Amino acid sequence: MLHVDLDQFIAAVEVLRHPELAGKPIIVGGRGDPTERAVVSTASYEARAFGVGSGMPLRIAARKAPDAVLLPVDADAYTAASHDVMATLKEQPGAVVQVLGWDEAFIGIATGDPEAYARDIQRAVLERTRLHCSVGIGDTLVRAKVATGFGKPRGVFRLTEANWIEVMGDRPTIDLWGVGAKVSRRLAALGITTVSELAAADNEPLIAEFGPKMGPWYGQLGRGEGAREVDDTPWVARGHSRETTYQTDLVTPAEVEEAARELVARVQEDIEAEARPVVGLTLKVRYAPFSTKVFTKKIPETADAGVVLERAMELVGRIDANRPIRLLGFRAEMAMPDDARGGHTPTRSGW
DNA sequence: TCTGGGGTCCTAGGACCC
DNA sequence: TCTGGGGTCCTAGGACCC
Repeated sequence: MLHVDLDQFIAAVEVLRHPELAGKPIIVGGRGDPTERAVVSTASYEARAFGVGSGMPLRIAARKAPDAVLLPVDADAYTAASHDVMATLKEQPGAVVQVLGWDEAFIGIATGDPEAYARDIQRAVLERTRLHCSVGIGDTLVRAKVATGFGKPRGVFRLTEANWIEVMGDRPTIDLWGVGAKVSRRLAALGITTVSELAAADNEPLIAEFGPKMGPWYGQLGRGEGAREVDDTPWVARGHSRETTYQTDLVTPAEVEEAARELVARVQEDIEAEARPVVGLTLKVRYAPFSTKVFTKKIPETADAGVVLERAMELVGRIDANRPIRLLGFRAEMAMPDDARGGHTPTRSGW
């Protein structure tokens, strides 16, 4: 299968609208105001040369690349561009397309020459959208996904059982898709620092550290193993959430109540659009500066909107209004539609 | 340096039941 | 008095991804 990933997608879409920005350092994030609490969504390659990267506070990014152009996030524009890209992929002969996000997809395809197919895809996407992409080829989803990184930018790379260890073996475990800072540190405490070591690790210590499911999964990840089929079953959201980081911390109980009500109302709009019963609520609170607390509550499927609101406000009542609040988040989990229950729906990509 | 917003899935522990 | 074994449900928290 193949994995397709657009190069610096958000920055590239901005350059299409503002051709004069081509070749310049571009940082897209928040409202484009470096004095606000916000982070970088995407930096162009020119901005990355200054050490700017995704997830970095905008304020820091602007300091590292003082001459960079700062732009606000325009989600509608990226969604539209993404639709064009995905439509192009779905038009490819024999392609089974599993969309991962704005700028990524797996493609299942039977072909004797995947490199040629990959080049065809790059050409088609470029012609239709004027956007460049990189393509990974692999015999599992994990290997295809990791391969794309070696193809960037605008390239093609193949990773299979045959060259996985040769290419990935000496790399740190954090380079794997699904291993982050915390897990790589816990692996290191078990004496596992490289992909080769993880690939060869016994299951028992992994299970003892990470549990019966995640333990064996990390071992598989080290070997590049996992799903071998691309699944284009339409994705069904399990829930919707809204969260806001306030530019100035909320301090009075009235402020908190007002802000919480607004979030709840926004989530209610999202779920009403889908007409599926709410089965659970989660309220997230970040007390300044960074201590986060979560309250959850199950809801009977039969509850009407009034009951849901009542339960939501019960959760709001548990906030400690004597502490300054930096962030509030509210999430509603919905019942899955009957045709998705019991049957399989795509879960975490590649898992 | 000081950390967005929208998601998914897993684990642990307590309550409760048989 | 001291205490099994298994199951389910719920809550809270953790980790990762784009």
